[in-house]
Amino acid sequence: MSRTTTKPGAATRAKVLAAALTAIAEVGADRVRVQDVADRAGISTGHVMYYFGSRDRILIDTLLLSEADLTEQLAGRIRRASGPVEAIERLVRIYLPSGPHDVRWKLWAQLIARPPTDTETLQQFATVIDAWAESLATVLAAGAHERILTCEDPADLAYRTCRLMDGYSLEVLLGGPGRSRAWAVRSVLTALGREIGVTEWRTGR
Amino acid sequence: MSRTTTKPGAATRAKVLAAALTAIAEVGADRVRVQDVADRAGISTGHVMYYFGSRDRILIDTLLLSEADLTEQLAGRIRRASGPVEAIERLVRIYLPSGPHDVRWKLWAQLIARPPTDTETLQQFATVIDAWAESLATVLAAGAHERILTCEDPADLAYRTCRLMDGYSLEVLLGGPGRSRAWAVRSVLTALGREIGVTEWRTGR
Amino acid sequence: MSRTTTKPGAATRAKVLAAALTAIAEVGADRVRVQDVADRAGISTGHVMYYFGSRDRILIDTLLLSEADLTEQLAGRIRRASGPVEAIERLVRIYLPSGPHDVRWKLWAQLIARPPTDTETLQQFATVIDAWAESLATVLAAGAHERILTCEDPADLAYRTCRLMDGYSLEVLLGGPGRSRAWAVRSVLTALGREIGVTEWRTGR
Amino acid sequence: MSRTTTKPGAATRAKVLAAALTAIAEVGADRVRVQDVADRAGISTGHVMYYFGSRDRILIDTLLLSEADLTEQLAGRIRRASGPVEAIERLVRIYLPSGPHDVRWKLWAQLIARPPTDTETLQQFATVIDAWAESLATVLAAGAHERILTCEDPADLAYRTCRLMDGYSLEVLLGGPGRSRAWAVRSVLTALGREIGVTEWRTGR
DNA sequence: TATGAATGAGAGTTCATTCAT
DNA sequence: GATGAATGAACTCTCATTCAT
Repeated sequence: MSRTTTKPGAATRAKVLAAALTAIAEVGADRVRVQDVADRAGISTGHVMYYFGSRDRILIDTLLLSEADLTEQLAGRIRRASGPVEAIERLVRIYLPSGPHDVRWKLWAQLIARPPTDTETLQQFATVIDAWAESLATVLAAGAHERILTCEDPADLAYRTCRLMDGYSLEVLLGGPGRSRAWAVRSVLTALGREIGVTEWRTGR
Repeated sequence: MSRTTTKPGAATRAKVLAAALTAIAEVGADRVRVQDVADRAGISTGHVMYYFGSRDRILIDTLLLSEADLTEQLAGRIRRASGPVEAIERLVRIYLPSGPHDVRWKLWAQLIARPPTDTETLQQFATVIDAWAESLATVLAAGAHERILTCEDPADLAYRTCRLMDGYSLEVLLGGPGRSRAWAVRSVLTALGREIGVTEWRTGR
Repeated sequence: MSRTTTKPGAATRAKVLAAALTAIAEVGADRVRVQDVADRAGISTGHVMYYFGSRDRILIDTLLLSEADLTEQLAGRIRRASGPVEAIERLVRIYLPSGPHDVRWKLWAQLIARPPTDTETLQQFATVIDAWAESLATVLAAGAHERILTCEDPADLAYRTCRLMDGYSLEVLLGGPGRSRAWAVRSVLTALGREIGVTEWRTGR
Repeated sequence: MSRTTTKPGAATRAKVLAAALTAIAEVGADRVRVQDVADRAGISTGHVMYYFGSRDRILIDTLLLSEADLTEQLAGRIRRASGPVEAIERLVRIYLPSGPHDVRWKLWAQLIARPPTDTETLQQFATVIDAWAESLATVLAAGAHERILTCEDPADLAYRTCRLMDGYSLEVLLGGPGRSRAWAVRSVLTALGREIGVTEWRTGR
């Protein structure tokens, strides 16, 4: 029953971010021009700049939006999972890039190649990164508590697993021979499974 | 027994690559212009292009050179290590970025952000990536053989460890709060140590 | 005895002009943006435009204000001068730019570089320009009348002297080597002094 | 018999400067775009920038060229003058703007509105400015020597006269009512004539 | 009056790349 | 091999100005 008072302009902002997401998917995070975003948002580049101040800021905010969306998705999918094991698998599948052109990962690649320098943004990134580990830690802990899996230090394992997924993600992004998403998913699940004593993973997409 | 006759121009090529390395260190892999490289090599941009064909190719070849140099260094350092454990640690320390501005890693970041599309280059990358894993696998196997450490599948562990290091490297590159090289080194060694039953690492730089 | 009822909005107009003066002093007449003025006036750019219609008009009106202020100052200073000679010197000192960044002169430079086309504004400028000559003519005439100086045609000499000061002012604005305000003051006073038979000028700032 | 070896590219440079002169005449010094210059030179804007580095530099170099051209013209015209008095008049006529849109003066106005900051350029400007005074001083001295006119300190009078002409030029540029070129010429010649005892000036254009 | 969202044209500058010499 | 003139496309960012509210 709460009244959500959104700032005026928030709608336009959201529209621009959505447009950015589309534009990046179509043009590529490295290639995308402010014009591409403006075109898709149906406004002028000047107006886009009015809202975001710089092209880089568009990329950053788009990534943060993308992450926020995924976090929400993640919550839902974990909730609907039949149990911790499936939840873990789902998280892994959501985390890893859908392929060499995964938008979210392309954005990460872009921002790692030219990282922002302001502490605030870096802090936001750190929060996002840590959030994934915490989500994973939570399901690991749940699984351990239910005796479905073994895990002494969920937080530690979760963090390491995220870093491992990062490493595999790079390979997928780079697009080397044999480095498919399926390979990455399989590799990560196998490695993680060994640590927590789970060998049977539901095969999803 | 005559010395290998290197192609004419190989000297210039080498000079340019060395110049590129310097230029990237000074200007940054994302910012570096062909001009920057040409200046430092003491030749014209036209001539640089004559040798490399494209700016991207300069970055790629510089990375490959950088990797080759490191491989050589690595071999020496492993040879001079007191044993497998020290060898492993040395490899980890060499692999991880020296900091947020590590040239080799900046190049990787650049190339992951805009990956080459030609199979040949991707194959070269894969070879480089695999070489690290193989080096690590070798010392792991040696350690296992000497009963200094436990490791059932050196190749698998080595590969996974490289991916883990990649993940930690991204964090260092991104420069988030607390994500220092030292933190990465410590994290990786701890994780690896737990798997192979090694807790004592020589503290080097 | 009621105070003159000024138009509503006159207060805001005055506030904006004062803000413009500050903004130009800080940012420079060539660089100043409408936003700079709006910020300092504490209102929106839209509102500034509502009052002035165009950026150029802000500059013009600011110049006119600046001139009006100076005219007022001038009157006071001349009145408080010990005599015509001191009065003349004071006028010269007020007229010449305080340095290469003198706001009033920077505005003149700006408007000469891109002169308005409407006759009305040009007429206003002419009035301002003539007013200086008239002020100078008045004190010259007074001095001649008191036999303190010689001047056959005060109006003519005054006008020429103003043009001479303009010429020296340009040099000061341009900031060439040795073209300081002090040099300009000295040069003008010497030249004028020779014509009216005055060699001793009070040394002020 | 000397061999004039012009640098390669000097031809293009000259072509661009000539184009700039035309462009400024047509578009105005304040309005002229790099594109305008490039179009008229028949080359790309990139190439224009390759030669001049910045739009401002184009304006500066065009002014310097314009001044050099005028200096050359001046020399010829003075030489062909029937005597010092005509020479002086010719100089004055050349110096003063041809009207409110005189290219050379528009350039000066532009550069005074946003003066360069590098000492070298300012020094060049000072040299140009002084050269005019010196030319005038020379003819004044010649006239004095021939007893055609009276002038105790030619250098001083020449410099002051140049500043006076600057002042009148501003008025012409500004385009106020009655401030025509003819008025300026007349005013300056009258004032100068009074000082040197010359009342009869040849009436040219 | 007052706002601030929205515009849209502009414009300088950069730079990889090409190519005649 | 080597140069450097020449290209030309790209692209961000700026900013005065407008206008609905």
